[in-house]
Amino acid sequence: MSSTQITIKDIARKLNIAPSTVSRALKGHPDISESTKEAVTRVARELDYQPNTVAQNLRQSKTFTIGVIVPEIVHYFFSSVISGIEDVAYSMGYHVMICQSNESMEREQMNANALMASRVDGLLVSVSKTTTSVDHLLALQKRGIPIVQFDRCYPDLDTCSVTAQDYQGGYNATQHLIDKGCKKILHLTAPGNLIISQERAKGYKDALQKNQIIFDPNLIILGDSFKTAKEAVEEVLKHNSPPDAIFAVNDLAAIGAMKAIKEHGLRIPDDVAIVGFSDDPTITELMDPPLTSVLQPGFEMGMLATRMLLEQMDKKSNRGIRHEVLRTELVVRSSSDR
Amino acid sequence: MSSTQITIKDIARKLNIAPSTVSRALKGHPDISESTKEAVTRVARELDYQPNTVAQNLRQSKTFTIGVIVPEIVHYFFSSVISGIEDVAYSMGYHVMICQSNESMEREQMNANALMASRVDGLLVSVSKTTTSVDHLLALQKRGIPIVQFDRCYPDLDTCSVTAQDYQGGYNATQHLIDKGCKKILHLTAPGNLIISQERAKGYKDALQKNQIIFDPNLIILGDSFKTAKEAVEEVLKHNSPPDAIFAVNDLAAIGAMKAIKEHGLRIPDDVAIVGFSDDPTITELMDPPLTSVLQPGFEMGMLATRMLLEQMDKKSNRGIRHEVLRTELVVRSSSDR
DNA sequence: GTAATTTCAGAAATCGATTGCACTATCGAT
DNA sequence: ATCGATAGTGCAATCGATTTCTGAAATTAC
Repeated sequence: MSSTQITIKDIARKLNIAPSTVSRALKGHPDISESTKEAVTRVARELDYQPNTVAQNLRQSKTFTIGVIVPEIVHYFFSSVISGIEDVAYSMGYHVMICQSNESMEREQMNANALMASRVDGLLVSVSKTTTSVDHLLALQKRGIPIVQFDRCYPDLDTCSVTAQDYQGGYNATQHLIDKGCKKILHLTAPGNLIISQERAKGYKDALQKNQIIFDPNLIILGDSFKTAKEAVEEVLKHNSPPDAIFAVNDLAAIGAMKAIKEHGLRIPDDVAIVGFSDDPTITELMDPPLTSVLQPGFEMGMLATRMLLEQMDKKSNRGIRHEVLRTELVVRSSSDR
Repeated sequence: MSSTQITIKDIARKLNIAPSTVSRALKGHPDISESTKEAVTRVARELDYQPNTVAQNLRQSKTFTIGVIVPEIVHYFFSSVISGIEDVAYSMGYHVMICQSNESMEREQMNANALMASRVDGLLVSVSKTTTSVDHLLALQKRGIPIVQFDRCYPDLDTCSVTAQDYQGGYNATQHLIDKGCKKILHLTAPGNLIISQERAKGYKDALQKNQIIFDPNLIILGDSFKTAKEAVEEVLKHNSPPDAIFAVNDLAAIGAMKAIKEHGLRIPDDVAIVGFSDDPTITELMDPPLTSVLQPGFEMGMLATRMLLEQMDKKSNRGIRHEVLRTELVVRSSSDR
């Protein structure tokens, strides 16, 4: 433990100059002569000087850190968002502090408080499924910390946001199934009040209507995980004649449905066509058959959200509240290609 | 932007006492009378005071932050390690700063430097596939920052470590296949110099030997991702008679192999049994058939590594360099159950 | 009633870097 | 020779909280 860290004072002492001069020299301040600058950088290198960012942060009341709260990093989508965030943040000299809410509002509140205490300069957040209040986010806003929401946005929170075309994705997925001749299309949706799920469901309904297919409320059922979706579909198959297609709110649910369909002895896509949402490549391409899915551009979403946040953080470039929507794209694979 | 943040000075002024008294009162220092403490906490609440952790960190030259470097969070295993890290860290009042190396040594070096600059109190690291030098980690060590390596450990780096029983996992997987009557077992291994892969391969070889099966070097081939594994197996099937089992160094490789086997018209597990490694439940249970795999306890690994790190960070409790090995467990599913 | 403790608080230094202001040369201009 | 301007540095305050040292009042001891 080299407990004594090197500071600008050490450099100053060694050169018989003032610490302020060292500071300015290291920062390339124009007041300082070239010869002094060279001497300072040389000694700094010799002593292996590392500026104490904590002290810098205190002095400048800025931490160059962005806080991120996501439901769970285990999902490909959120992982790729995070990669996008990191790319932009790093390139602009910022650090990233990632927190998982584990789909729990309580944990999300803890995270928000911890990030506030850590004095992050800005926050990127995608709310949990169970979030029914955002006082914890308002607290940051009240302290002047800019927030950008992405993907899962909370309705009454006045911040910038980046989302994907959830409605359009749902619409296109459904239209695709209709184009393939499907008439009885089941939709697996998420419980709770996430706007993204509602939008996907709305797209589904509107596509049906547009094609003169009467919407049957019994064909929307809950199931947004492998297990719940599988069980839900099993239940349907037990009591009713099978649907000829299933559009699931996410890929894991689609896989659950696929499993149930197969176990019931039906063929995919011939008997039942299946479409998922998000396009997690570690799932969709590996399945048997590969799964058609609506691609959500996670990486781009992360990049854009971060750029918007940095913009908000800089009073000069601040363009006010904006809501960006990224394109989704239907990636057709064998599970629906008949 | 409430640019003026509340400080202990504001509380002091309001109560006509000294800032030092406020500090002590908030910390529950015994020197301060109950009445003063109450008054201080009351005013602190009234003003919605939040201590400036940056200032605290500077004063105590401690950031209460743990740095984490992992190859890629998108893998279930690393996600679960991170969850384990968070659990322990949060419960001990620490923050976590997560960085991805993206399997690039250069990025890993950047991450290490950034974390050093951020003055993390300790580092948890799992090296990238391409890491061939650890000067960037030695730099932290030189500064007295404790390091604990997990899962992927670098051979000549003298730190605490937590790993899983890779050798034993490889051995058990192979023995299991032999028990199922397999005689020609292919092993898909990772390129490069990761010790974990070497250990798994060694377990494979030893199990063969123990069962009087002659080890055929042609039966160890490279393939540690879906794509590379699939192609490698396709190649084998094209030129040779198929193996009756495949043991893959990880789950994605196993799935790639599975795909190639199926496309070749062979049945799993009847013609070819398959075993993976890590047991990523978002893969193994979803596959068709479900994949047998060697479970690596990621969450526990994260917890243990963090506990060891905290121990190292506390001079009093420091028990010196230790190497912990966690149990792996073969989870048998249909892909090998015949 | 005086001395010795104890209790409770304040003053000031400190952590390390930044920055407004002041100061000293140096040089050219008048 | 004097005045300004300019370049190059240093001094000291500052960010906000912690902590050592010091001191006054209150309490106890004899």
